[in-house]
Amino acid sequence: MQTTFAVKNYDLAATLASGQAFRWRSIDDVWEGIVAGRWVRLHQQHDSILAETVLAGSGWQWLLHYLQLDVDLAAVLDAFPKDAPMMAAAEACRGLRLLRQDPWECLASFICSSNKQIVQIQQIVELLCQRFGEPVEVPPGRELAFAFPTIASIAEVSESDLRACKMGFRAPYVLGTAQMIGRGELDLEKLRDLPLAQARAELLKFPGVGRKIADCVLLFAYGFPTAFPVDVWVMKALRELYFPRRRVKLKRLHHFSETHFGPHAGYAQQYLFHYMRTRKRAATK
DNA sequence: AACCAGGACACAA
DNA sequence: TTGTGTCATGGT
Repeated sequence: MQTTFAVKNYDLAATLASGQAFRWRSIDDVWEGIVAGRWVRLHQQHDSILAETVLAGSGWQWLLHYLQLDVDLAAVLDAFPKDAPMMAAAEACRGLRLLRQDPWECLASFICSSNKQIVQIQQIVELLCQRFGEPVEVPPGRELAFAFPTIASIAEVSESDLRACKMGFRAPYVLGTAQMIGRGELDLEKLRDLPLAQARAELLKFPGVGRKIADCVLLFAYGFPTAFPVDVWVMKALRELYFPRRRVKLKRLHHFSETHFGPHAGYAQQYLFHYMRTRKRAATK
């Protein structure tokens, strides 16, 4: 079962590899991943994305939503501040998008992300899925693939089971979070209806979740447009591009992020993040 | 071979 | 409140 989506100003490769989701693998610009429990293969050709999956009859809404194909990117970019750093980032990251992910997968993945490189996060998440995820249907002859583990399936494993997935000191955090949700202490679906600050306060109750990881989940899963995760890269971007040769504290950077980047600050953050990472990579080669 | 990674946390001052 | 050491693992 396959279809084609017309897209404009969409860079699929940059989007899937920009550190928001960790389960995509590519071979020759063909991307394979699991979305909403479904195996998917994506391939971009100019102004279209070819999508292929195995389950018939369930439509494509789940994928449209995940890829956020209805977002008017021109309107988003137009809301960016017209300063030199932001214009440079927008120019360098044409077509970069924000995905809309499942809250639990996003939360658990980013708990595993703390003080880890993206390649290592990918490895941890993959091990987690192979060990505790349900197998999903794949095309004939293809190697097995697994869904992201459910909250309940993680809540009942042991800490050492999780440490076997190479997540180290993050294991009790993932376990504790799954157990809190499993006990009903906190409902991830309820967060959708809350204002940003309240939703963030709820996420901060989970072990291993601080301001940065909370903002990642708020932006990448719940779609709060002004959530602005400040990691080491974004901090570097803000300091170098907006506060050169000044020692600016994180607290002030948060205030700056809330007042300077407008109604789509979260998108601006992703552009700065990707801009810094790709710029450095180009400079060192 | 040191240094660092899409940080969070306990503890000190 | 703000600053510092620690945590587990592996890439660069």
